[in-house]
Formats: sequence, C-alpha cells, structure tokens
Amino acid sequence: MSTAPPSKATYHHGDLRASLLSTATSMLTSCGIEGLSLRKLADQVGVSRTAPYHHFKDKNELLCAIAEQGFENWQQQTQQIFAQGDLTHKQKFRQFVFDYIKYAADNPELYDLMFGRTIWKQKAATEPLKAVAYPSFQRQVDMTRLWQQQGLMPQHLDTLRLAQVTWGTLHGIARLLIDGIYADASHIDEMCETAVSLFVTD
Amino acid sequence: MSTAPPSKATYHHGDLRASLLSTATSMLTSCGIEGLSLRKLADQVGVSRTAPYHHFKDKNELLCAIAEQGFENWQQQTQQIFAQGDLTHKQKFRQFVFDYIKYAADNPELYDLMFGRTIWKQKAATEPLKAVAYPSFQRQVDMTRLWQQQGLMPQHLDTLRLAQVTWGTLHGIARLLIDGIYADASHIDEMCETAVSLFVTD
DNA sequence: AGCCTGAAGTTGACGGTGTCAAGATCTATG
DNA sequence: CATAGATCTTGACACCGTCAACTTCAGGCT
Repeated sequence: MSTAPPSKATYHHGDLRASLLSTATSMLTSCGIEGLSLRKLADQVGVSRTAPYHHFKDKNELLCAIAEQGFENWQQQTQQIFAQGDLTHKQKFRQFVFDYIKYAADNPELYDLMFGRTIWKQKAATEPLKAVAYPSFQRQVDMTRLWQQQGLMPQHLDTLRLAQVTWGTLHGIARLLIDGIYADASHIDEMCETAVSLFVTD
Repeated sequence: MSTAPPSKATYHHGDLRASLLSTATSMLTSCGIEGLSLRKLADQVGVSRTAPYHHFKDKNELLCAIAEQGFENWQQQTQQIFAQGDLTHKQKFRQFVFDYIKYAADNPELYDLMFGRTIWKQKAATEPLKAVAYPSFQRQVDMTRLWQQQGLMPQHLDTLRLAQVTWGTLHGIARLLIDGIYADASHIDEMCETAVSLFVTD
C-alpha cells in the first residue's frame, strides 16, 4: 500500500514524509477529513505522535500537501481530455463536464479538501499549494475564453464572470452530490447532460 | 442581545434553551463553526459546561437547531419576493438569484451550516430539521416548474434535473464566495447578472 | 401544609485532539 | 573519529465532547 521502510528495526524511518503523505491520503479517503488525526496517522505509520512535526509544521501543512498532490493528479487528468484530437469542441466540453463531476464523485473527501473551506476560508493555503492551485483556477478562465471563441458560449459576456458562473455550476453540482444533499450518484449523468445543454448554445 | 434571565441569583436559568440557541448563533456568525464549542458557549451564557446537555442531546442537535432557525428565516425571506405583485416573472427570478447569493454572502457561517457537509454528509440531520429543510428543497423544484411554464426556461428539459442544475449553480457561486476561493464580494452583482442571462431564454 | 418525584444545573472524570519543550538517537560531514 | 544537525522519542499542557453521580429546586399529590 504505502511506501514501506526497508526494515522496522531502524530508529530512523528513512522516508517518513512520503509515508505520512500516502497513509494520510488513504486515511482521508476512507475515514473522511474528521477521521484524520495526526496521532492516529503517526500510530498507523508506526511512529511516535510528534514525529510528523519534523516533516510538516502543523496539521494544516499536511492537509495542504495532500491537496497539492490532488491538484497535480487532477490537472494531469484534465489535460488528457484536451489532448484527444478526434473530438469536436462541444464533445470536449461535454467530456470536461462529465469528468469534472466524476472526479468529485470518485474522490469526495479529496475534492472537499482541494476546493473546500477547510483550507481556503481560513486563508491557510501554503505557498506550494497556491502555486499549483491558482494556475488551475486561471486555466478555467482560459478554457472559457476558448469556448467563447469556438462559439460554444455567448461572446458578449465577460469571460471572467462567465468562467466563475460555469465553474460555479460544476462546483455546486459536485457539492450537492458529495455532501449528499438533494442529489445522489444515480443522477450524475442526467445532471451533467442538463448542464451541458444549458450552457452550450448550438 | 440574548434573552437575559430576570435575575442571575436563581439556581435555575429559566430559559436556558433559548439563550443557548441565540448565543450559539451569534458565536457561530462571529467566530465560525470551528470557534463554536459547547464549553465556551456554556461559559458565555454563565452556566456550567454540561448544562446544555439537558436541552440538547449533543452538539449535533444544537447545530441542527441553529440550522432549523436559519431555514425558517430564509424561507420567510424568500417568500417575500414572490409576494411582490408589480414584478414580471423574469424580474422575480432575477430578484431570487440576487437574494439567494446575498443571503449566503451576508450569513456565510449559517449558510454553511444549513447547506454544508457538517450536517448533511454525516446524515446527522434531526427530524425537525429535515421537516423544515426538505420542503424548501422541494420548493426549488416547484419554482423551476413554474419558470418553465412561464417560458423563462426550456420546457423540454426534465424539471427535477433542471432544478438541480439551477440550484447547483446558485449553491456553487455561493460557495465560491463564502469559501473565499476564486471569487470575492465585489463580483457578486456581475456574477448574478451573468447567471441570470445564461439561464433565462428570452 | 408537607413530601417527593423529576427537571435543571453542578462537579469530577475519561478519552480524544493538536502542539510545544526537552531529551535520546542516529547519519553524515568536516 | 568526533561532532553537528536531522530525526525520533517521551512528557506535558490546554483544549474539546460527553458520561456518571451528586445537588438544588419547583410543582403536583395526598
């Protein structure tokens, strides 16, 4: 599962930071954010409760590091859609919507950490996290501009505002789903289809 | 501020439940959900740490009671819009959008409690809360059906899905705002205007 | 009137949390 | 080979939610 140390007999772990990160991520996805405690984490990795503090300043920094990894994966995943050459612009947009929601539905706890208030409301994001997250926000704007130029979306609307609203829609649908309020997984496809047909002016 | 007991000399408080509720609500709005602890609350009300347990089974029940009040206020506020007779359908819809976002922006912590994962993801909603919240979800569907009949929104789309997407959009914009990610208060009006012009097919 | 049941409020205690300080251990560099 | 610094440890503190047992008081029954 996680990167195991070569031998447990050693006083020093060898690769504790990576171990903590991967174990924390799996604890997050299986137990939720409220079930992730530093003490349980240290215990699971087989190390004393304060050992993690030599690799992360505090719990927030650990959470930011997890989110950081999440953004890297997500970004990679997203860009694969646009690399596919044999799709029309509308098909790509449709694929983007479906994949966005699918990512959130498949990784609810991670999505919540990446795009939730735990990190952002308290303005607790670390610099490395910002360095990965902000460009991916910006990318949303760039894509929107492209969609406007391709005639998928109204050109008379301000690109930034349009980007905020379209992303807001995806974000809102994702949240309704993963917070289990007013929508459940069986509605995903139809909701995405409805969203696409609302936005795309063809 | 809160309902003060007639005299502090009495052993029994007199109206502790109401005092707890109002003080908790004001602590929530001023300190955030993470700053609201039962011990601090009891202390502020001037009562021992376990006194609240005679009025609320646990912290969750207190939170649900706060959310319950929030829904009642919110519902009341929303219905005032539709009582105004001198507005066109489109104007009413526009007003609804603006008011929805304004409510979230004005009461970020309360909005988070009412529509956030703290209560709903853990399926921790009490029966009284559900009794108030579910109908207000249903009302969203009813309004959407009306908007379709009035020609504001495409009639060929399934009403339930359309309601989920339109509400998802408002919810998403609200969350982007109150979580301080990718949008701030100065964008509110323009974002609302963009959302309206995207949804209303005139 | 007086008792006495039960609601309301109290202190004490337990296990859990994040985090700091000080000491132990090992690794690697001069 | 020694020693400095990174790494890991135990101890301690201040919080938190919650249970159990005790005290106080108000209201209804005889």
